[in-house]
Amino acid sequence: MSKPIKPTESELEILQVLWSKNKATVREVHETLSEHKDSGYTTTLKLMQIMFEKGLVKRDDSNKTHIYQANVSKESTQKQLVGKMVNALFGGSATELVMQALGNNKHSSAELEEIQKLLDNLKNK
Amino acid sequence: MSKPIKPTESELEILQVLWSKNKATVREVHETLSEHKDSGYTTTLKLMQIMFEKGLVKRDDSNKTHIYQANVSKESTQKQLVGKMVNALFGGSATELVMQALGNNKHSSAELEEIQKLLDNLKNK
DNA sequence: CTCATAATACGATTTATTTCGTAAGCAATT
DNA sequence: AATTGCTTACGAAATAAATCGTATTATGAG
Repeated sequence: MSKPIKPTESELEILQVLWSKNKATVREVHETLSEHKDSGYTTTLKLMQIMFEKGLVKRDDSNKTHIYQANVSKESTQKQLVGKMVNALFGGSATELVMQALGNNKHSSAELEEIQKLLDNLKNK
Repeated sequence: MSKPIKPTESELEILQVLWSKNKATVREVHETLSEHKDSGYTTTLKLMQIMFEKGLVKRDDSNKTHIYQANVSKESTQKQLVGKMVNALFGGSATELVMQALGNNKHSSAELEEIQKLLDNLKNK
């Protein structure tokens, strides 16, 4: 079985940035985060150092300014956390989660089509 | 707008029990939780007292043994937290979450049918 | 009434998470 | 060489969460 990935709230925010940028410096991550929250630069730095120790990110420190990169995939993290949520909130029923998420509008008809396709696919298994 | 419900991990476990039983004593909640985790009775008690102060649960303390009940609905809590997860992990796309959850097998054909129905319904809107 | 049992209250400790201040290094500029 | 401006390292404080121990009180059995 794979190692349990358990990023905290703040670590998740940082991972988000790394996933979207692929590689980034602390400064870049911090700038991005600053748009939404306001904590100091060293806070972001410290968090990323801790994440490095935990193995959540890797980094190239051959230059003075280190370059960070996520070391856990977005997909496995999503899978992990969605699973946890299904257990914690939907009594283990992924179906219930799907229903809830579907019910929350915000889906274009193109998206609904896409879901439909996946669904058909599953039904013919 | 509605108040931001933000139960912690442990509080969520307790809410789960309360939602399923409707009403319950600390003892009952604790017994149920004990099946999965092992912390002391007073820990559960303390948590429920804190939840009471926060307004997450209500209680009838007219008798020595207090009767607790959730004071936030399962639905609104789910909505709240799923929304948060969609933002934190799926860049705001609820559709992506649905796809991820669907991909994770664990759905009976009856469940798939149910989802299908909901989907058709949404498409005809 | 007295004792045992089970419940609540509550302070305190432990552990996890977030935040920041300060020191020290390096590089470009003056 | 000194100054300035970033950068990392790192300890430590602040905050939040979970856990537990002990005191107290109510209630029913004897």
